Amino acid sequence: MRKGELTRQAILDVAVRMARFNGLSGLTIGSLASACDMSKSGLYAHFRSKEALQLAVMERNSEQFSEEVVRPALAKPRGVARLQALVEFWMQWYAHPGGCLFLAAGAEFDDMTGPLHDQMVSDQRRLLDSLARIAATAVDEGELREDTDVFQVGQEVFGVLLSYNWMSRILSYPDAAERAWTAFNRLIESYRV
Amino acid sequence: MRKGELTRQAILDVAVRMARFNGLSGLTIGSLASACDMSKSGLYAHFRSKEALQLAVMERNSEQFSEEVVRPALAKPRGVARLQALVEFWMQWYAHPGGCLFLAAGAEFDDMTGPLHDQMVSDQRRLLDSLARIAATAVDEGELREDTDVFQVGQEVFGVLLSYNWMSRILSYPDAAERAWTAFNRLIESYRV
DNA sequence: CACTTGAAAGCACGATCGTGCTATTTTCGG
DNA sequence: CCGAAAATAGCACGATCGTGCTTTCAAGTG
Repeated sequence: MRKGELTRQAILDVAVRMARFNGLSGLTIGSLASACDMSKSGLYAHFRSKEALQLAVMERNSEQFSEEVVRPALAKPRGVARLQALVEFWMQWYAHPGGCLFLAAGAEFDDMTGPLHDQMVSDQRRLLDSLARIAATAVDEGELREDTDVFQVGQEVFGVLLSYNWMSRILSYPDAAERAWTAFNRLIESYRV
Repeated sequence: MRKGELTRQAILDVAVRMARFNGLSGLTIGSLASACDMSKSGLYAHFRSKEALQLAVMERNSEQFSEEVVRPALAKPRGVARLQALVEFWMQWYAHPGGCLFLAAGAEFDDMTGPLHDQMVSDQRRLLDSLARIAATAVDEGELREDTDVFQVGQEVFGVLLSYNWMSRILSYPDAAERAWTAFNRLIESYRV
């Protein structure tokens, strides 16, 4: 039926927003239900376990990341411009109220086993692959050196992003963004042809 | 009395180890009590609220960081060698079973208010200050350029560390450490006189 | 419009959470 | 070694957790 899928998506949107604040473990069915103006059991029926709900939330979060970060970056011309756009949208992504759900999930499930851990890892791998793939277009376009290790670039750019997130979100350093761009530019320069 | 303080410390050591896995919110008094072979109320009497317990755990964690990371680095000669040692010990710190409690706490309390948030932020600030201060010794020794912004260095080095932690702990990339050192060395070279 | 099917609510369950109060045991100073 | 004080255990409380079962209400189909 159609109505069910509709409210299911509405629930997931609320759930993603809530999970950004307290993580996927902190996401509770009771509080989610009241945030959706539903009964616990009414909401619960859409997902038949908490784990299934959490998996659906992670999936929805990944979709939003693709829509808000990856896709807009792919609209830019291949090369350093695209990589820079990716970083820019990624930094905006980190500014979501409550922060980044990927980072929260990573901290929560790093040492666990099970579907949630596996899903988190594969999501995270996709993110890093996107990064490396876009860096590779800069090599293809002749902007970065031929022998560039794009995974090395990926790890370093990701470091710039993580550090920016930490400095701005937790430490509230006002020049975190400026310093992140300084770091990014130096990084790119050192790989330029 | 003396016995009380002794078991209190023993409890905190267990608590720190447990909190690395499930965070400070995931740390529960019941499970901690049974891990210490104590009754819930017996343990609870040492800290008179869960928040006080969590604060004590954070404090104990900071002490351990100083002992295992900062102090050993300070034993090295001032300059790049000391900075490099700091990074090395810091990377070993991340290898603790369950991961880094600072990072977990940061993800948990970033958007909260209250003593736990404040304690977490000030702990984190001290970490970054240590980093910048040690980088400053490299400037003093004439190894890095006079006009070096040591907080910029701090943010970038911290990025290398965070990225390493993510790649090795969550993504299990085997060459994460090697890439981290590559990044660190390029970073330092770009600041050398 | 009836009928079937799905969506939502109501209610109850066992478990566990943090937190008090009251005993009981252990420690330690005189 | 004895009495005071501290450390620990026992027990109970209200609240909330995830999860089922049953019933009511709405939606879509013939």
